[in-house]
Amino acid sequence: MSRNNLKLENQICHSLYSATNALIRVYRPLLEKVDLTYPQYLVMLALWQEDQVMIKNLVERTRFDAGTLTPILKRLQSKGLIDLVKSADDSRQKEVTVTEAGRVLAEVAESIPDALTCQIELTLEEAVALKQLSEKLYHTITSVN
Amino acid sequence: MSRNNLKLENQICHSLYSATNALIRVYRPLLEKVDLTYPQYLVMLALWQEDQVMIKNLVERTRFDAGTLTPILKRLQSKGLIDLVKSADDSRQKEVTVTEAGRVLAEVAESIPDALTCQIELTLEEAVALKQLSEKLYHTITSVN
DNA sequence: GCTAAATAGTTTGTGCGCAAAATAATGCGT
DNA sequence: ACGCATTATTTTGCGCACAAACTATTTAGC
Repeated sequence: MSRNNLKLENQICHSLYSATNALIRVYRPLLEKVDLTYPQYLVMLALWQEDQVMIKNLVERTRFDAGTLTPILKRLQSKGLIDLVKSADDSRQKEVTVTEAGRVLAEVAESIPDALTCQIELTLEEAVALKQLSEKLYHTITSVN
Repeated sequence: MSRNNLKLENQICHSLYSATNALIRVYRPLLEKVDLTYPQYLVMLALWQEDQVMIKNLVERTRFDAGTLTPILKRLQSKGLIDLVKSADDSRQKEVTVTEAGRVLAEVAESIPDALTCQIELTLEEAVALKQLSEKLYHTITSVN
């Protein structure tokens, strides 16, 4: 059994890894139209749902490392899509707000998910199953603290 | 319907993305013992299965971009785990060979997959399903050429 | 045989991904 | 009030990830 331990094709992570990278490559040309990278898009998705939140809140919802989020937010700010303001209550924190330009971008971005769905040839059931299993994996891993 | 388009929790890719990153974070401390990053480990897995292959062959099997692979191979070479030799037949190509040290490392690495399995709390069926769905996604995406 | 196209691999530049250390502000115990 | 642990965010450093441009070599067409 141990003989198969080191076989590449037995690696779940390799499949997940290459599928994720491939999927992001599909997003790239679609996201070019709104001049966003996939991580930047994820942050904007989170903010379009709820903004005027602290960075800490975005760390939770986007699941990005804080050290990863800081430069992403800076780029979104320099593109004029968000504002970053020090909190009055607790000046360690910063409040993130979507600008008018950022809100307008949401309308353009509306078409992206459908455009993507057309390109990945999974049935709805497969897509749901893949998402649920990924979620379960994520949660079992991150709750082992 | 279109109202839900931009909801973060409807993004399969976000689930895949964060699950993959979380899984690689679990690998990190295990791989530290063999002084490899996860991508380096993937390349070594491929080579332990079959070496004396051209870089082109590794691009296919590991699914890495050639531009990503070049620096990874350089690092593995500088660690003394592989040799890179220009092919006699076709001097555009380079043959990759595992060194004695690289072969010894495989024995140490033997225990990693089991150590990992203990930390991800998925049933075997779930793991298999997740892998198969990821593979299907990868193949449908990459065959659309 | 010579040129043009194809192929194998490298380089360059930008943007993550993340551990670890640093910075800065708040809260807590006494 | 005072020091000390805690919390929020940033910085640093290294290693991918990948498009695009580049180099070097081989193959094909004619």
